[in-house]
Amino acid sequence: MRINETKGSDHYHHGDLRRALIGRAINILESEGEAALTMRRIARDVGVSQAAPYSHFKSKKDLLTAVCVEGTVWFGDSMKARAAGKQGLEYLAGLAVGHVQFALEHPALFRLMSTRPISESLDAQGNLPEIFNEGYQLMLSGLAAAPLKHFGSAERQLDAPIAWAQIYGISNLLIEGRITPETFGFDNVEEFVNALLGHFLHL
Amino acid sequence: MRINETKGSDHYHHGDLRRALIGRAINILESEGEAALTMRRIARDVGVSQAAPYSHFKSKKDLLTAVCVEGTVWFGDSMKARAAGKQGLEYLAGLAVGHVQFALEHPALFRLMSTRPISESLDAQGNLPEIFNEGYQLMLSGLAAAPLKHFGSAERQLDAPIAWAQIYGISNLLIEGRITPETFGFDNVEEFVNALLGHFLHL
DNA sequence: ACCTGAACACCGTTCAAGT
DNA sequence: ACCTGAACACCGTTCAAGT
Repeated sequence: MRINETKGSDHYHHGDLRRALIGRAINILESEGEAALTMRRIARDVGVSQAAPYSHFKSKKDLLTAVCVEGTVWFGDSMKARAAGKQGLEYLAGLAVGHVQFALEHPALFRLMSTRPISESLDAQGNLPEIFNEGYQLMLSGLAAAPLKHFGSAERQLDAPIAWAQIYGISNLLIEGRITPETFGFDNVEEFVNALLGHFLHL
Repeated sequence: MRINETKGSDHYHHGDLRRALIGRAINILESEGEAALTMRRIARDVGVSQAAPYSHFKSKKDLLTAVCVEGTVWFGDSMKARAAGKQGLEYLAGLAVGHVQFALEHPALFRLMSTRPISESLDAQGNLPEIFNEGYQLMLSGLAAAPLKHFGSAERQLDAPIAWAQIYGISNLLIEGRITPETFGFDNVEEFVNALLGHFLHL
């Protein structure tokens, strides 16, 4: 967990309530899913009145955006961890496995992150928080070192959306239970994802 | 619209309230999005008491499942319409374009359909309504006539999850605004999707 | 500046009662 | 069998008031 619920002081009340709310929101998401994630519940759990969160977030949507920012950092770290120490093709494959595995380990958080229209996550200046592109940027760096195979007329420029859509699609299909590795004769996610990547990479 | 709101009689009250509720639910989803889709609102719009829907659906989840079944039929029809009259590779590409275009034209409905865990859509006997696999079955039929390119060790059996994940991923990335055809120099969705498919198909 | 208490207009769902 | 009215336990959000 990357969020400290307390920090120096022992009460939220003059500590960092903002971060405490985000942290608790992620905990609820992880343990009980999005349906359980209500403003009142978060406030209650953190020991504060139901109106208190509105001193830090102007709406629930705002809090959810902050949760997504946190989640995205975590997500990027997961991808990097899986790819660490690898080179070229294996680096790219590691990122992909990390992506899928993060989604499976944190389905509610990943779903929240991936179904949030970017228009609802714009900051005061109207730009998307740069962190939201972390996963995509990582993929781009992986593709730079190990491009997809390309066939005939296909343009190298399309590698990025193809790879992104593929990994994103697999993550979602696995999360919702529409696909399982077992259906295709694989024992676990890693083998399955690696086999799928075999279609794209020079593995 | 494939749902008749009235049917013979001029009152819901002794007509088909069940279908009227499903139809109105889809209308609300299309015009105002999932946030506006509440049991009470649907009942109100249809001119019935707030408790009435519970004579036909045991919970909101149940109604949503029925909405997904309707949506899936519609979705399948859209794919077939785009592929109609085409053969082999073009048939498969037509299905793909139909898939993506349905998602873009009915984002809220598609999102509902694609984020619903299959475990929440099982019928009384515990099986998934067969219609839920319509999109996948169509893709399989397309792949049978026009398999993906395969490379080295890649197995033909993986064509299905690869194609499915790809189209599903593109649909979602486009819906949430994370990708646009313009970013990659295409004027519209059809050109963009066709170019992406160039990586997979012998186009 | 940050938080509380109380209120407003909503929810999903249940259940006795009506037809 | 199908529907209503009223109720219960929740929501998100606002706002005056407290510290």
